[in-house]
Amino acid sequence: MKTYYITTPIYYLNGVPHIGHTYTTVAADVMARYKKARGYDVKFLTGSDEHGQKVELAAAQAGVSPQEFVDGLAETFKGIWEIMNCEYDFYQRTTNPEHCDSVKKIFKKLYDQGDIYKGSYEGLYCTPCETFYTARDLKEGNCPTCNRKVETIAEECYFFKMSKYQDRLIKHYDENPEFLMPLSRRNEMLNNFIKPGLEDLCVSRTSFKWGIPVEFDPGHVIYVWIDALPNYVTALGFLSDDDSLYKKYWPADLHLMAKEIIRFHSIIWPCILFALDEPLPKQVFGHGWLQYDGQKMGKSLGNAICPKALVEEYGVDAIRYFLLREFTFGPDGNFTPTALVTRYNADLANDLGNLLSRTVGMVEKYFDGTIPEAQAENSAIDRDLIEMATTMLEKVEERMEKLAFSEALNEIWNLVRRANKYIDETAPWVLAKDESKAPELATVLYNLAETLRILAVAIAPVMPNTPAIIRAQLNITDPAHATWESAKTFGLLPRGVDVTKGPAAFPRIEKK
RNA sequence: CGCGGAGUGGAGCAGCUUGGUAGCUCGUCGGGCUCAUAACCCGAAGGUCGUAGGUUCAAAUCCUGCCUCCGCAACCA
Repeated sequence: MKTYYITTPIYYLNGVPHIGHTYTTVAADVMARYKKARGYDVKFLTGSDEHGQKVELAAAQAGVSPQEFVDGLAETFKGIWEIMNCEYDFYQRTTNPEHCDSVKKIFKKLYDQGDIYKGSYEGLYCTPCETFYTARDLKEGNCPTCNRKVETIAEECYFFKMSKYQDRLIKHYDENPEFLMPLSRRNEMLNNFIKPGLEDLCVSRTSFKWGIPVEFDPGHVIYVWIDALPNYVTALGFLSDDDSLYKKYWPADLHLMAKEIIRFHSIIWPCILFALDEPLPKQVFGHGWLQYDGQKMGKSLGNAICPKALVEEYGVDAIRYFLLREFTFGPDGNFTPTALVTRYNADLANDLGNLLSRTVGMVEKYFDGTIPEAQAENSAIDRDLIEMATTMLEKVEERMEKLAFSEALNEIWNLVRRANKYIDETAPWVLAKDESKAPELATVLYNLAETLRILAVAIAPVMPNTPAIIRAQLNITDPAHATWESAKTFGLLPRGVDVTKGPAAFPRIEKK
């Protein structure tokens, strides 16, 4: 069976998750579910990055140990993924002992082979910001963040010979045009960072303790690059006693993330893998950020959207749908409450929810809940609907492979809209007035029910809960009628369908 | 010349890599229908595709200059 390994970043645990974390993880979950539906052997990794100075400080402020601090937050994140219906296979934590063990081995291996060496990092340091800057970073000689004076200080640390792998990295980009997507990001990385020259990277710190120690040199802890990035392989048991998962699933098919960390995943991480002589992930995809009402979203601005509250108000499927349908996956998107309500009403309540409602309603009204077995031949109108229903999934696949979630959903909704139009064209309420038209009426309602069966399959990766609602109303119980491939064939739903109307799947929201 | 992104009918966006009738959703106006969650269906109005040039038989799409907005610059998804 073909494998598919997809990852989100491991999120840094210095605050509660917001809609942005959710955006990335939901997108990854949708891909994972989609690939599973298509028969791949899928592994989906997420996790948390739990070391570093900021965690150390935040824990101190909270009056707990760093470990207690991250334990709490890791649970918070897991809780959000449960709420968002994200079904990961692995949750890797950088405080996980097995992870720490593998990281130590990686560090030692690179040191032993000469790719990590001890040196002195001399840099311009802003004490209040606790950050090093390069001369280029400075604004009029001062800290670009706080505009205060910086001082030159030296810190002993270990360096990773990243410069050594520059040519190999450029070659990899040349030979693998889709290694970094979208294309605009690729240009940005090549022009901005890779071609100007890679500098050796400082991969240890002595300024804090909360991290994985450098075993052969007490006082140094391994900095985030070697600590966090390898989580993608340590989660699979890389350099552990049992690396069977690693052998099976690496290289990853897709590292999914937001744009601010593309640089680390498309430059530093590949160089580390080069040094380890391990294959690179097949693709790194960096999507844009969600703004809120045109403004940057963030803790400092106090406008970060809490996913939990949204789900409580609109339902998890609706939020997942909105995130992937409203925004083009790649550029930044603008999240507004109005857009959410508009999208919900138009697509979910009016189009899909109402389609189910009117279809089931008519079967109950005209045939007492059972579509008769005896049916007429399909007319030209019928065949047009059927043609669209049977080819829809191929178009969805084409879009999904490119991570064009919004376009994929649009393909599905073209069918939803077509089905609503079909009702108008066939006018079942007219057929119902003439008893001799009963077979035609039965045909129309069967075709609608079957279209809904197909739709239920197509939306499942994005909306994991809704298919069950549709199937319950259409009385679809055979798992064979819920598979991805089954949605490419029209007419699998048994004749003589018994239906049961339920409450509205997506009740309309009155605008506030 | 630090780098990158964006500027398309009232709003929000797609299209630009591989030039060739400007597309989608929402909104507005008119009509139809009544099975349905006052939902659905049809039609219409509305765009010098930021701007000035260039290449071309042909440019939203390629090239150059300019204007405006936004983001990044060692870890905010």
